[in-house]
Amino acid sequence: MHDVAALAGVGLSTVSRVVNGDVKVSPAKTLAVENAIRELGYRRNDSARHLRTGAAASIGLLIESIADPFFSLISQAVEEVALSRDSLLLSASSHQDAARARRMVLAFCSRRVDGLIITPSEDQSIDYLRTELTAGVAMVFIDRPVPGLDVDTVLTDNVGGAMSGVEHLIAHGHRRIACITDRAGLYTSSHRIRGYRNALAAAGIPFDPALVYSADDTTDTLAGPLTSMLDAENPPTALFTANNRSTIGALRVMGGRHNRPALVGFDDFELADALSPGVTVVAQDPLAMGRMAAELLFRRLDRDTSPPQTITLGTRLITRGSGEQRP
Amino acid sequence: MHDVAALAGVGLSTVSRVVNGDVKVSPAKTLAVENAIRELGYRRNDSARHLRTGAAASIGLLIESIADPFFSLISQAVEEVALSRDSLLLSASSHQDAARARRMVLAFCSRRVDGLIITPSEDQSIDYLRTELTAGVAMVFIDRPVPGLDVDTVLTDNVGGAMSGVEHLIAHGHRRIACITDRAGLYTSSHRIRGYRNALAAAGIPFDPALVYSADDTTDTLAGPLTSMLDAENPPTALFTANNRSTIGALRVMGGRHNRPALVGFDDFELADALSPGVTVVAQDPLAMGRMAAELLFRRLDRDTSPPQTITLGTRLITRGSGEQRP
DNA sequence: TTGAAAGCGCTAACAG
DNA sequence: CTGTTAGCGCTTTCAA
Repeated sequence: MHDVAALAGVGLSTVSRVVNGDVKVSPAKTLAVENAIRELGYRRNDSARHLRTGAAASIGLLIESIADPFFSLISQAVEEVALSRDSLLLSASSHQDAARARRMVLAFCSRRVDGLIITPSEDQSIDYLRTELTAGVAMVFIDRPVPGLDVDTVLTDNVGGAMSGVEHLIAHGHRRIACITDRAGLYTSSHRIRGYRNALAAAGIPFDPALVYSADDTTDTLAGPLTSMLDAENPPTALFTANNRSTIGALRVMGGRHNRPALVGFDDFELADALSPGVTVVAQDPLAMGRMAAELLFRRLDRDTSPPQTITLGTRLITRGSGEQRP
Repeated sequence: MHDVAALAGVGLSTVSRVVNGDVKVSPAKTLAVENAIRELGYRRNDSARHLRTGAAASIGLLIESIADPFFSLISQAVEEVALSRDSLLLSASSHQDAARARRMVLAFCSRRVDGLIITPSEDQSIDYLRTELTAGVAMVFIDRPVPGLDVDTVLTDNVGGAMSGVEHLIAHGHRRIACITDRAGLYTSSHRIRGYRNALAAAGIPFDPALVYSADDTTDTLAGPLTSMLDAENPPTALFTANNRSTIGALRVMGGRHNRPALVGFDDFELADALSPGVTVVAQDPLAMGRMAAELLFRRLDRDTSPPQTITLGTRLITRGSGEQRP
């Protein structure tokens, strides 16, 4: 910048003004500066700019795993909003590791990002979040709330969505409906299980704990338990899989079986329509979730001080055949 | 930091030393500083640190689309390597938009990231990349090379992979094999088409242009052309789909048809094994690509000045049934 | 072992 | 309209 000013024969501030598109610069000097910039291959150092202005023009996104389509769609939506606001995206995956989540959030904060969008981990203290929050860092939670922290949050209607899926099965004559989830303690799983139970209760179907299976790592461990459930004396005639990975895991297990039970899965996935029968799902809208979270965040960065809000997005039942099979 | 120093009754440099784990600080002062830090909720400003030291501790990743599983796996691998090097990841998607790609790369450069991993756009000048390169920015290209720029690059063996897929079809008795791609001009597509032609030639099968279809946007436009190709007088008995999206598009189109042709797709995808028949694919290894690109980059950041290298990763034919169907 | 001071590249008063 | 100047928060000689 110093060199540019020297070459153009102007002061530092004139260079700064030209770079930032300030109008009050004479055309002659503007031109001289632009030429010098081109000549020297100058590019503004945003790090220094950030230090001076306090605006990082970047936000941090912490999700569970970028390899999960649900989260990569959220990520895409956040990126679009950030782009439209000339903000860059720092992103990280926690992989359900609370220590890692903490580390990444603190790293973002050290960078002084303008704000944070976080899928909170559930298995550890979130004191550090409270610290940052009181330090004035803008934050939006997505997919799960954090108990005790009153912060903007974007959620899916897990209970209602699960209910609609299970009701669909019940409407098609099923009364023995199994529920497959990953870790039952997780926010989304527990809410979807609640929706499942609500739907059963509303239909006067007794809850049978033997029909609920929760795993730590669905992909690896689902095969055994699910097989024995299906081979049991009084097997379920339908399955409600409470998340993406459970649905796909169940499809794998059932691939080799005849007499497959009906299936409704929570969360849509690619090729759900190309399987036969097509897989009926309770679809979330990850793009909308990401977009709303980002918009909420930028609204805060624009000094909106209204009370924190929680947005709950509805789900959509997409019927493709697998849930319509009668027992 | 100033406040911390005051509260602890030490100088600025002592605070700096404690924060950075410098050993030459007396235990008493170390303790005092640590307490002050905790009390004040101090956190080092990495932006200022960056300005002073010149090390951003972050890298930029530009891919085509984070919503594409191929790229999200690359992204995941890059993130892991970055994490292990205490580096943050700035990420952006170009969506095949050269102007957007340019904008994001320049934004990364303005942030003075330590290095860049880029899936280059093919449809516009890359002069700006040359500029940054000569300015000394470390760079690795992934998935496609940039003609005229001698830079570290990680590629898939597109020609060899496509050949192996088509050879598989030929080995199962097919002689009329269609090739479906997205834009034929793209680097990967053109190489895979070359592999397709090589395999035909090696088997003495004449090349029929009527059996090659290239689209701009596979998902939307594949249905019509593919249907008419399959309904033509002398239809193909097998399909080679040269990328992920073409494979999935073709599966959708063929879903409603009886007498489906055999199929081999380039690039693996989730549930390829759950369809019936399972979809035989030429699998790439996006995780390895991302890992190698990131390792290459960090090696450069560690001042490795050996000549730029191009790493070409082999493919793996995964047979699941769809390619083994005889005509 | 410690502190004072210079300065990374930039912006924003402020004075002209 | 333009240049000078004072920092933003940090690290790093350099002396003490």
